[in-house]
Amino acid sequence: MRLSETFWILISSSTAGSMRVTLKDLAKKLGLSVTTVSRALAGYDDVAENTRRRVRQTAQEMGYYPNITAQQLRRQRTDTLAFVIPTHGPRLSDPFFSELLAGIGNEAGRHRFDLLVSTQPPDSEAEREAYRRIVHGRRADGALVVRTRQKDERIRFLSEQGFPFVAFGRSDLGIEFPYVDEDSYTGMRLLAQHMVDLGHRHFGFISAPAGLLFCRLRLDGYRSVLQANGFPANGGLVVSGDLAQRSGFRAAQELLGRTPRPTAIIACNDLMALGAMSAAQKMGLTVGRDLSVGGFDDIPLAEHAHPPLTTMRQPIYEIGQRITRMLVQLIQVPRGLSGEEEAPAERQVLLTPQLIVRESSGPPPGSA
Amino acid sequence: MRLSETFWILISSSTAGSMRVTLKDLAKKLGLSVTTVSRALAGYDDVAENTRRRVRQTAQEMGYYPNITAQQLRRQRTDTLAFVIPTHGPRLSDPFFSELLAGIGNEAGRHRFDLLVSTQPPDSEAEREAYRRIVHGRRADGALVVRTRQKDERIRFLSEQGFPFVAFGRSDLGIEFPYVDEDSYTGMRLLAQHMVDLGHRHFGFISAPAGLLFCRLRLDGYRSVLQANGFPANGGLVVSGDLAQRSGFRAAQELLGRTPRPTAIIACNDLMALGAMSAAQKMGLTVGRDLSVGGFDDIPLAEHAHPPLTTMRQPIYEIGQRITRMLVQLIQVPRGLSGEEEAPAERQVLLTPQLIVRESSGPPPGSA
DNA sequence: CTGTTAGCGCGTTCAA
DNA sequence: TTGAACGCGCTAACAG
Repeated sequence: MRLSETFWILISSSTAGSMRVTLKDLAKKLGLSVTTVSRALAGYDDVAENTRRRVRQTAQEMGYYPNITAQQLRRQRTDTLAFVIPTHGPRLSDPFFSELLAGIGNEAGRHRFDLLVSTQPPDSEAEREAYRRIVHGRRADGALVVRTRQKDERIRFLSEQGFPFVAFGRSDLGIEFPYVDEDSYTGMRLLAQHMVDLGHRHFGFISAPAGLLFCRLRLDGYRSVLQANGFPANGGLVVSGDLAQRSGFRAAQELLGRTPRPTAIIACNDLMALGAMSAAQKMGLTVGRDLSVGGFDDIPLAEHAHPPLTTMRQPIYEIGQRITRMLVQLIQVPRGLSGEEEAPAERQVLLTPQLIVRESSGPPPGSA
Repeated sequence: MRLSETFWILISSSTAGSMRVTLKDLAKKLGLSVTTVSRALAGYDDVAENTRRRVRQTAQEMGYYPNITAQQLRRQRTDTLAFVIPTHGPRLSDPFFSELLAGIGNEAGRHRFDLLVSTQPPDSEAEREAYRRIVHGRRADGALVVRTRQKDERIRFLSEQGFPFVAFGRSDLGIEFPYVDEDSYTGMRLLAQHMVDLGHRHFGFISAPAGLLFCRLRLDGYRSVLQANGFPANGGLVVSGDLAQRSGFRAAQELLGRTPRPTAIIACNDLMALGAMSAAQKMGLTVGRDLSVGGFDDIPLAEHAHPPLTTMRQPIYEIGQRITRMLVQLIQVPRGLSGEEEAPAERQVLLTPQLIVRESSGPPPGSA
């Protein structure tokens, strides 16, 4: 007796991980049917109290844990959300995604959903395949789409397939779908107007890939302010970047070489704005005095930059949480009793970013 | 005929996503057995060339895509890697993880592995449950462990269970396991010695949670240099932070209030070093002249900070790729023919970080 | 070359 | 209150 017990322990530890305990094992041990064991563990009330206790006890002892894949197949549901991160170039150094992912990850966990992440270049065949795998391969129950683009094919695809998804960002497809977005246009207007109010007349703008919808909206907002204030079109030089810090650095170098030199530079996102500040400082300019700089997003670094960056606050972490919560609701609606009162699911949310004035912006040099 | 066809189209479009094409559907349509269809699609050579063509043709037409969950259950393999991100507090603003995740995500994709991500507070019950789910629930075939801790229970658990994993960071458990790590001790020695060589005598050090192994090693490296140079123990003030920028800011404020005021501050990571720079600048000090600051990691922001930050370079993206590649090899070894020659899998890699001298460090004020 | 049989591990009928 | 039978969708051993 002693011997065989030891033997079993040896076996179970040396093959740990390959031979797992299944419902069948439990059933055999208990002299019950698999069905009963299953129901006992699931907490059905048509199982004798005593039986349930025995089953749970043994399950604990034998270290039973349900095979999730089998549950998924049987339930026809994965309890998983998919998040395909669009990564330009080989790496994603954008703190924006850190924030977002944290929000998404924490919220998904709260609702007991797993999160499947993949990183793919935007508009690539690999990205399309990733979505096919998710939708057709039923790899997840819903998807999160971020950084929406012009004529966004991801959104078209998911809509056509009737696959649950929520986007961070709107689109221009004429399709109705659930999203959360900040009002980039209005936000950028506020920022640009702030610079105008300070007395600036010569502007530089650091834009980003035209396909990104929020970039176009921000550029539009910027232009509309210049126009409304009667500045000539070339009163606003526009140089394109790729959202990374380095490109902001380069763009600013270019802008600051123009004549007349801009006294204010606005960038499409904080990262490029920080790059622009470096470029200016390298040229010996004091940011906030010789040159004003404005960004967009209010990433954590903005507050601690030197000088602290004037920017439009966008609650990225909260947006991550929110789109996740919306997606979970969307998925769970069909599961709920249709007769019940559900919290009315919000479908389209537009947030107005808040202007955060810090020391990187001030009156232009030579003004009263 | 026409009618019923239209009917079918309506059905299929309105229920798109819920009624998917299965092997059975294909088999019925083709008048073949499910087995044959399966093998034709898998490219087995015991299927008539003609049959294979017909099957593939029809699969294409009907939009067949295999149900991945079913494949997983059948093959007893998920082709998925799990990555539990340790997140202190409500958010993870550390660009470190962006870099790492990009490396992991891209490499996993290259090997056709999916990536399951979850965010959990370190050492929490939720984190333990996440690992149980992965291992016992067979949610993935392997796991990536980062930010190793003292007596790391994750590593103990995975080892005991015989579950494939690779860590970024070593441990102190006396367990042999595969990892990639940078030599924090030596790296910090190089950085501290750099400051000593510049002529600094009064140091401040911004540390981090004691449980993080790399922090302890860095602190040890720092202390060993002070000692080797015959500085008194209190010649190196140590204040603790939490790796975030803000805590570096606060820690520096505290350090700079001491007498004698340190002329050099070294932080455990770049983010806190950047925070320290802000604090110094806010006090009117010029970093690089009045105060030298050094960091660790060389995140992209370090190069573009103002002034650019002296730091130890750690190829985070590449480390992400590397641990992923090692994990994939580990998982696939049992699958390979044991007679074949395999590339000898590397198990323990120790990288030496490289000193990157930038303008945030210079001779102490008042020196020749 | 193709089909039959047999599961992977679980949950959900329906009878007993 | 319990168990037998069935199937989720797929793959693999074995016949024919």
